[in-house]
Amino acid sequence: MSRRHDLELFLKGVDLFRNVSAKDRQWLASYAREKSFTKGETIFLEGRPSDSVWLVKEGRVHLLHYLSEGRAQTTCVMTPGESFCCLPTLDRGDYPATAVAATRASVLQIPTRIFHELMGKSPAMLQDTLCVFGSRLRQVEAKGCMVHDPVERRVAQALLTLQKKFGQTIPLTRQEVADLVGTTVETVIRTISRFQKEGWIRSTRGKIQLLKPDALIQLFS
Amino acid sequence: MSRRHDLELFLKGVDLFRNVSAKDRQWLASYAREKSFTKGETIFLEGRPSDSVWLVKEGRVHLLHYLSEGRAQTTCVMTPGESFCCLPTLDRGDYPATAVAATRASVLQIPTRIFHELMGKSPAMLQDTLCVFGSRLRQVEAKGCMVHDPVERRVAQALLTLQKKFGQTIPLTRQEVADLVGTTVETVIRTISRFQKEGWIRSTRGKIQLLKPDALIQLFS
DNA sequence: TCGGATCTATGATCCAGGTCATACCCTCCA
DNA sequence: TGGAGGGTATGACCTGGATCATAGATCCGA
Repeated sequence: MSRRHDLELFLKGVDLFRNVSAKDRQWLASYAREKSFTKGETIFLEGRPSDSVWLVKEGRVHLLHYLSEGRAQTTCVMTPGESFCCLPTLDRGDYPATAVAATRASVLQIPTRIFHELMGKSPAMLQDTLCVFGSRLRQVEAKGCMVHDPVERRVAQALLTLQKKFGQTIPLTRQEVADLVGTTVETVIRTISRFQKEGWIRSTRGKIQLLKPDALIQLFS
Repeated sequence: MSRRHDLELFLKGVDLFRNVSAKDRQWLASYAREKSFTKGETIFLEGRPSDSVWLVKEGRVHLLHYLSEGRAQTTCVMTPGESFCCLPTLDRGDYPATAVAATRASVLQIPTRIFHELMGKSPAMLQDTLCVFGSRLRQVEAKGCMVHDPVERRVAQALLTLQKKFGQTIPLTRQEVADLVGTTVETVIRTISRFQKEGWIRSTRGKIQLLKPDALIQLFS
């Protein structure tokens, strides 16, 4: 099993490229560069000029904005198969957020030029890109609407969203959840403890297990 | 001066269509439908299927999300020449927000189909659309980052942003500013009063005049 | 296997800003 | 021309959640 073959196989499973022909995918693979990062390493910084599209191959990558004094606001948690920061590829602007490897991770870097050529060739892929892009915008707007909800709801919402990515067991620390919902560790710890007392979730160090998602959904009615 | 000619002239000044040929613009004009709304009227509702792109021709249009019990979160203030809700046109989804006329307003409705044909014909226009779209995403993300700032800063930021649209004198009520920054009228009134006492702004009923924008900018350093 | 770092937990305190109540003023229009 | 509704203003009060402090538990590297 060659490295190259492995790469093509991975690309085949990526949503963004499902409408790309086998031949083009092969061509694409020849330009993709694989990079590895250790936990906590920065992949790129907000505001820097962009010349690549990125894909998560293994591990977990967070997009975030640094706020004042060490605080961070995480805007997106990316898992294998997801692309990130294609925005600059479309509007030729800078990176809109910082990307950090939240675990040991390997990512693929694809030159903007290659991506553009691919979109030019295939209207279907252009459409797919726009949809990924659109769902990102919708997601960000939806999040913007809940910022004034009480913390309990925001935590519940975050857990439900993460459930879609990770299944029943969510591998995030309370600090990471806090950065994601825009609050402090202490508050997340208290909230999670309450959920646990209710029997809705079970949690161990670095893991949160949803036992009764429906109870969390109930918080919104 | 015919109604039709007036329309074409207006379209010529719209950023989105600056790369469209005179002929195509004429064709576009023949499909655009003008609609008038009185202050407070709803143009379309969040969640409804979309089949049009919209342009503000006269007046002021707000995009917003209704929250619980009468509260509203305004996400965008649109002035003449701006397009809104092209997102569903790209990803074929529903309206991501509600649009209401904040003043008596006239808007242009352009069928999605026509817009698509135009993009298909002109790569330059496709690129322009993506840029408009991208700047919207960037704007929403930027806003998402400041939600945890103190209200004073958010009001200042909102005023500075509005200044870019309206110039020195901003024609919004305190209630409208409150909906925009995600707080209450009372808090905006107190904040604005403070700014006024400092001599940074001057305000009358329904108007806010920025006297020293630099002082507001200073709040961020 | 030890020691530091990271994660989780819990109590005490504080305050920005939401909520409620009241009042005045301006504008519109019946 | 007067009355109703909307915009502005201000005080009193209350609370969700941030902040600070402390400590046990678990993990990991040397």
